[in-house]
Amino acid sequence: MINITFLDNTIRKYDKGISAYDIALSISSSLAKKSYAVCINDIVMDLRTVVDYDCKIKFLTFDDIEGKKAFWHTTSHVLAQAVKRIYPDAKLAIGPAIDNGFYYDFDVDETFTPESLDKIEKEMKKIIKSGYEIKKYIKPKDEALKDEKNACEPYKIELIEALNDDEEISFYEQGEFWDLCAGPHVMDMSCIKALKLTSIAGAYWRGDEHNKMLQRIYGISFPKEEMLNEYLFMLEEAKKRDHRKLGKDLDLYSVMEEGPGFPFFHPKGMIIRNELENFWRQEHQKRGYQEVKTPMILDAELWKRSGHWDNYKENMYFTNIDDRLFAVKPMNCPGGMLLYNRKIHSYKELPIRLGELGFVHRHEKSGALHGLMRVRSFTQDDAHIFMTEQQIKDEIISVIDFIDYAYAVFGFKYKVELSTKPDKAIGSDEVWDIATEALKTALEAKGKEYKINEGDGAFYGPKIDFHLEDCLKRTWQCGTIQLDFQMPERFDLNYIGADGLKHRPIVIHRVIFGSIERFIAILTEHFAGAFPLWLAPVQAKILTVNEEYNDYALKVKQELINAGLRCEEDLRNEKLGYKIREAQMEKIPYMLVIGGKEAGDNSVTVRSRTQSDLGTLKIKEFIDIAAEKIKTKAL
RNA sequence: GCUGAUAUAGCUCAAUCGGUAGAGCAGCUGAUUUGUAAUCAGCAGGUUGUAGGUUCAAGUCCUAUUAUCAGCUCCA
Repeated sequence: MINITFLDNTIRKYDKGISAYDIALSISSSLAKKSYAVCINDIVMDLRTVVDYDCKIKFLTFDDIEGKKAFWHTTSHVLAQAVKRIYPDAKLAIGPAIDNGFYYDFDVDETFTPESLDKIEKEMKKIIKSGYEIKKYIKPKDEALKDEKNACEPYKIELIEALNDDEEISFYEQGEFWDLCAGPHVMDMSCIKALKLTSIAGAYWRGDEHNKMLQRIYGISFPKEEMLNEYLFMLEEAKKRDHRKLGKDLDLYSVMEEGPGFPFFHPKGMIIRNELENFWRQEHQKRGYQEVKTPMILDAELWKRSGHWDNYKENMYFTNIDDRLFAVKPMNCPGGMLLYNRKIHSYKELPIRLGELGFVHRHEKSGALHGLMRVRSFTQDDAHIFMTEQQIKDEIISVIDFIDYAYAVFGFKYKVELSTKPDKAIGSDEVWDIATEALKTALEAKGKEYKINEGDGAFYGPKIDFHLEDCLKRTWQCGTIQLDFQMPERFDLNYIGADGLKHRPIVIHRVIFGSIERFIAILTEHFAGAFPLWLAPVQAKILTVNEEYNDYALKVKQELINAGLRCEEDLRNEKLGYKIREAQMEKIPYMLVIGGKEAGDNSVTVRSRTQSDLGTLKIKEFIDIAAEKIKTKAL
C-alpha cells in the first residue's frame, strides 16, 4: 500500500501501481472526466501515469494552466493527425500548447490557405468523434529512431538524435496516428467540444532564422462551446481596442508610407503626450531628479566606446558630416555619462539623478514594426542615477516606489521579474553577486513577489523588469531598473570620496513608461480610447440645441478655457441627438448641452460619456467638479 | 530580414469570366430650428500604392518595388 496526499492534505491509501485515472475514479467519476492531467510531486503527468510511490497528487482541470496545456496539446495532435490525412507528405515538426491554444509546425510543399484550414478543422472534428483511445508507450532511443526513419520524419529524427542514448522516449498514439511526445495528454479526446484553427503563419524550424521556414497552424480548443464563443468575443474586443485603429478613429497619431516606423503625432495625440510628460516632470521633480537633454547626433566614436557600436551598429543610423562619422543616438546613456563627467563630483553630491526624455532612433527590422508599439523613433523616459555602492539598495527602493505610484495612477497592476547574469556578461562574479543581491534585497524589502529569469540580464548588469497588466490581462514590459557597472568603467566616471581618493560610481539606468509612444499605445488599448479626464484630448464639448444659443455657447467655452479645460463646441445646424452621437463616438468625457434653459441662468446640462445625464449645473460648479477630477487624475 | 496575405475617395467597403470605377459615412451648398446615440435634398470627391509588362481592352492577369497586416526572428 502507498500513501497518497492530496493537495488539500487529505491522505488516502491505495495499492501500489494504481493509475492516476483510477485514483480520480475512486474519488468521483466526474472528477476523472473533468481532469486532463495530474500533478504528482510537482511534476505534471498523464492521468494514466502509474503511481507507485508515496506522493502528493493534484488533479488538473481546464482551470489549471497545466490542465489546459494537456488539453491543448492533445488538440495539437489531432491537428497533426488531420493534416497527415489530407497531406500525407507533410513532415511533422513540433506542436506544443501555448498561452492561448496550441500550434503545430509542418513542412509541406502546398501552401495552406484559409480554405485548407476549414478542411483540416472538419477532419479534426471527425477524428474527435471517432473516439480513438489515446495510448502512451515508451521506446528506447534506437527503436524510436528506426520508427521515425521508416515514417520519413526528418524533424522528429533530429529531435530524437539530440536526446541522451539511455533516455526512454515516449509516444502517443490515437488511431492510425502516432507522435513523439513528452506529454501529458488527456485520456479521452471526446472532451474537446469546441475547436477553431485561428491562423496560419511561417515559423522557422527550432526558431532559428537560418533554418527552413515551416508552416505553422495556430488553433484553440475548449471543453465547452460557449467558452470558445467567449474567447472569440475577447479577440473581437481586443481588435476594437487596437491602438492603430483607435489612433486613426480618434485622430491621435499615424504612420505614413514615407516614414515606416516613424510616427506622426496629431494635435490630439500630442495633448496626451504632453500630459504624460508633464506628469513625468512633476513626479521627477518631487523625487530629486534633475532634467537634462543630450544631443540626438554624436560622434560615432562615442558609440564605439560605449560598446553599442559592436553590439548594435546594424540597428543604428549614421550621417557623415565634414568627413566625420556621426551616429543618431539609439539610447541616451553615453550622453548622460559625458554630462556626468563634465566636472569633478564629490561623494556628498551623490546620488545624482539625471532624467531625460530622450528621443532615440533604432533601425528595427521592417517586419518588427507595429503601430506605436514597435517603432524606429521613440522617446525613452530615461534616467541615470550615479551613486555609491552603499546607496544602491535605497535608490532601487525609491525607483520601485516611483514605478508603483506611477502605474497606479493609470490603474495598472504589474508583475516583477529579476534577470540575472547572462553568459556574455562582463565583470567579476563578485560584483554581479553584490548587484543581484542588492536588487533582491530591495524587492524583498518592498515585499514584491518576483520571478527570476536566469541569465536574462543585460551584459553589463542585472535588471528588474516591470510587466504591467492591462484590462484584457495582457502584459507589457514597460519599466526596467538596470544596474550598470560597465559604463562607469568605459567612460572613466569618478567621484572623490571622503578619503580624498577617486572612486568609481555605480549607475542605475531606469525607465518608468519605457517608451512614451509605446505607453500611449498601451493606454489607448487599456482605456479603449476613453482616456481619463486628465488625459482626454478634448475634455468637454459644448452642444447647442439650436443656433439661437451660439453666443452663449462661445461664452461658456471661453470660460472653460480660461479655467484650463480643453474644450470644443459644436454649433452646427444639427439635431442634439446627432451631436451627442458624434461626441460619444469621439469618447469625449463631458458633453455640455446648451439651450434656452441654460442660457437663461449661466448653467450647462452635463452629460458624461459613461453615466449619461448628470443634470444641470452652474458653469462654475461644473468647472470645479472637472478641475478636481483632473487634479486627482481620477480614472 | 523571412513566410503568407493585403493595398480602390478623408474613413469603411463594392465592382461576376479582363469590357468606360460605385455606395454609405465624413466634406461642401441649401432646406429644416431641432433637448440626450444618425432630419432631408443637391453637389463635389479617383492616374485603383508605385514602376513596368501582357492584351483590341487591366482595379482585375504577369514581373518588380514600397507600405501595411498575421506570425517567425530580433528588441541595448
